[in-house]
Amino acid sequence: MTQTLDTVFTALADPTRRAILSMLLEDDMAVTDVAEPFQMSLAAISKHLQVLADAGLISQEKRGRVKWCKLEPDSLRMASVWMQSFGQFDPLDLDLLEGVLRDQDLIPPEEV
Amino acid sequence: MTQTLDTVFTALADPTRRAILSMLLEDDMAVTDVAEPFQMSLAAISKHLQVLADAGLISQEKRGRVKWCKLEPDSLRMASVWMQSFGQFDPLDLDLLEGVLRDQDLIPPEEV
DNA sequence: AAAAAGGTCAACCAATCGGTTGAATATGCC
DNA sequence: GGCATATTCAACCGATTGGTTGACCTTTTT
Repeated sequence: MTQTLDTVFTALADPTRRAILSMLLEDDMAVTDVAEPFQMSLAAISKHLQVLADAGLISQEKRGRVKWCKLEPDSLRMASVWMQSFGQFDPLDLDLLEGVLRDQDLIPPEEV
Repeated sequence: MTQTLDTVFTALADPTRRAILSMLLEDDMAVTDVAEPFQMSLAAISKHLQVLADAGLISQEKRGRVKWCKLEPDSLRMASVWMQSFGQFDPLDLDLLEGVLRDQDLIPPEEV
């Protein structure tokens, strides 16, 4: 269990990997497509995906020559629960959540 | 913001640092007392505390020659919210939370 | 004043990390 | 069969990490 918290938090600590997770939030993707928006090599992205898969944050399934990457949001549950054990904080702050989603361009900008 | 998520998740990725946070959940502690249960040097613990402080997870206040360490649970909020953006998962699973707390000896074992 | 206690600093070390490149391995297409 | 596509592997590199030790500074105690 400590080991899994290690791998999950380590995986989440890198901005490239968090960006990949955000991308996968919209749809499953092939490795090459995941790599496309980044400046780094395909091999580097492949390694990041392996770290995410080891942490259980994504799953990868090979169909033909294409390896599909799929978000596994359930794997965040344990880490989320661990964090909540420190929580005199509201587990769901809708305003803050909205801001985060907007920052990630997952929802449209606020009307002015 | 990305930078802060980096520092928070990086800080949480180390088991020693998570253990320190758990200890501070019970009460504020001096650096020496934080170090006591661990096998490593005081200097090593001092570094870990610095990482936690940089992430905003704890605050440190020096009174006399003693530096007191205090948990700052609010700093987990942003990371928690980020994680919830992936959440088709229940943000508060009480049974799971209870198990986690028990594993950390923060609440007594279940009656049998 | 001298000694003890609480912490940090600086230098060092081995291991890990995040990246690169080039070769290798499958798979799909003509 | 032969070429292009999708992905990983292996070796390498510099930077960071997690730890050590010994010296140092500050504060309290005697």
